[in-house]
Amino acid sequence: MKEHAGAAPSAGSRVSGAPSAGSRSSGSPSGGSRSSGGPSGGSRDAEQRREQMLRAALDVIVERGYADTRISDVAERTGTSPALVIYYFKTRDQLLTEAIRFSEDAWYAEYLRQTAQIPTAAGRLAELIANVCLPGTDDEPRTYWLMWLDLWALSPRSQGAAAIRQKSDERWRTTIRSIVLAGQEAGEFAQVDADDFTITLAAVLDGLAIQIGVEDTEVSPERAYELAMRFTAGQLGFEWKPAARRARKRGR
Amino acid sequence: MKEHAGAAPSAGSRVSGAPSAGSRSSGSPSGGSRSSGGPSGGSRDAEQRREQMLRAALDVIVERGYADTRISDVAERTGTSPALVIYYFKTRDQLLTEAIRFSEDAWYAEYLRQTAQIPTAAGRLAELIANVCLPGTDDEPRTYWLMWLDLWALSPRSQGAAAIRQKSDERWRTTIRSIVLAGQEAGEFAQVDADDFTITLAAVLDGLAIQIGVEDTEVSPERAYELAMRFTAGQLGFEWKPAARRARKRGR
DNA sequence: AAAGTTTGACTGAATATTCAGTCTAGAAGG
DNA sequence: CCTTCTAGACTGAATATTCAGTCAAACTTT
Repeated sequence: MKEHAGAAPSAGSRVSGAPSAGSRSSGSPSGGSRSSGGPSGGSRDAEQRREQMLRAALDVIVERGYADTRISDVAERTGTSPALVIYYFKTRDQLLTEAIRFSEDAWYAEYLRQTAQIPTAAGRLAELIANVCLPGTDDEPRTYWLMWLDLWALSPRSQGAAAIRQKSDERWRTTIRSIVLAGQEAGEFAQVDADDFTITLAAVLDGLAIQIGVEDTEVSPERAYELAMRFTAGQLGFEWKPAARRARKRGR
Repeated sequence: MKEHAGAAPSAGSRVSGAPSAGSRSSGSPSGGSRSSGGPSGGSRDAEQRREQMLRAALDVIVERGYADTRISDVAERTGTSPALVIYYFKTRDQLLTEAIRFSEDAWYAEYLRQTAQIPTAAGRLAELIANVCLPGTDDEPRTYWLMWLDLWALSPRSQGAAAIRQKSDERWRTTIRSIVLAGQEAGEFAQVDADDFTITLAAVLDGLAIQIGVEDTEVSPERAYELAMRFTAGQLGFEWKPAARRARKRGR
């Protein structure tokens, strides 16, 4: 762990120009979006390798935690060398923050995919909350929250982490608020203040997420789901019955 | 950052159930459990030095984060040498986890002191929530939450952190529940399920605490306080007016 | 289309730094 | 002088990052 936000004189190197080692480094070669550092603009191979590394990094972050994730771990998992990882990401922090951003985007995309069909706002909200709490088929929400635990802890001191966190939180709240507004317009929900409710629900979910992440014995995923739903239904004034055992379809 | 939980052969210091290194935390000075190499039983001086180091460690943890807190930082702040810090705490993790425990105990003690006089359950709950959100005179709750952000992130992989977290969460919930039960007995509060309410309120507070910790622009301490109080008053059915500017007395 | 050239992907072996944790020996004081 | 404290110099183990090139495929040139 390093970074120490902007101030840092040394590390600051990235960015600016300094082509340094191989490749003209950062100065995006082709399409701007090609994210930072890394090799060329993106032969298919390169792009795949990048993603492979991001996924590997994510795995390691979940397993060992951000602070203990080493470049060599990622290199091993991708069957490459530490040098190549640096070749693609310039710095460790670059790699790790990009990995988190990557995961965030993937989660959100998956959420959209999943709720696209659901007709009622209440249904979408329930699905959202289920996604936060209940383990699905493949990838448990717990691993996802583990990453957030790290992200939150990092944010106060890392510019990069703070930026990701903010953007994600913004999106998260916007998502909730939209559902609430839609539900109110449709007459499904009571006319509470959408902003206040959004922040409060987000807080409830974050709080429960922590407990799920640390696996507190008092707060099982099921209980978390039930409490969150009860709170939501209560505030928005819609009916909700603690369906015994809900069958979650897909993970994420 | 290190530790790697249980398995670790070396650092295993924390040892089985043993009280582990120095001080059974705050309490008694001489207390038996000398265990690991620490310094003697506890000349007044030694005990003070210990505490001085714990406080210094706390400061550094807040400033740089747990992972980036070095023994030498603590040594510098106490005007001593790294060797001395190790002399007192045997290992870095020992020092850091003890520091967190120390802070936790202090916070709780301070809370008890502060609410001892308050007659109504609603008043005590409001004070508790204010303590969580609003900055007091001296020490901002934000710094306190910064520590928790680290603690949460550490817990999934560090036995020591997990233990502290669990104990603290337990105490935290017990505290809330007691107030609720007292309030219900006194007829101040509605008869909601105390356990469910406790977990939900704890989640709301944790969630808001995160936002306060990361200084989210949408969630100012004041807003957090108000939302938390509104939720609480709403659930427990007692009157609460968003008193404009509350004058916080003492920090912690 | 063979020969020559550029370029991006990639690696093994340094290098440099950063720390946790020793070790040794000196001061304090009872 | 024996115990408790304390500092300074060190060791040892990580690691992030850099270097100096290798290799093969894609482009040129003739």
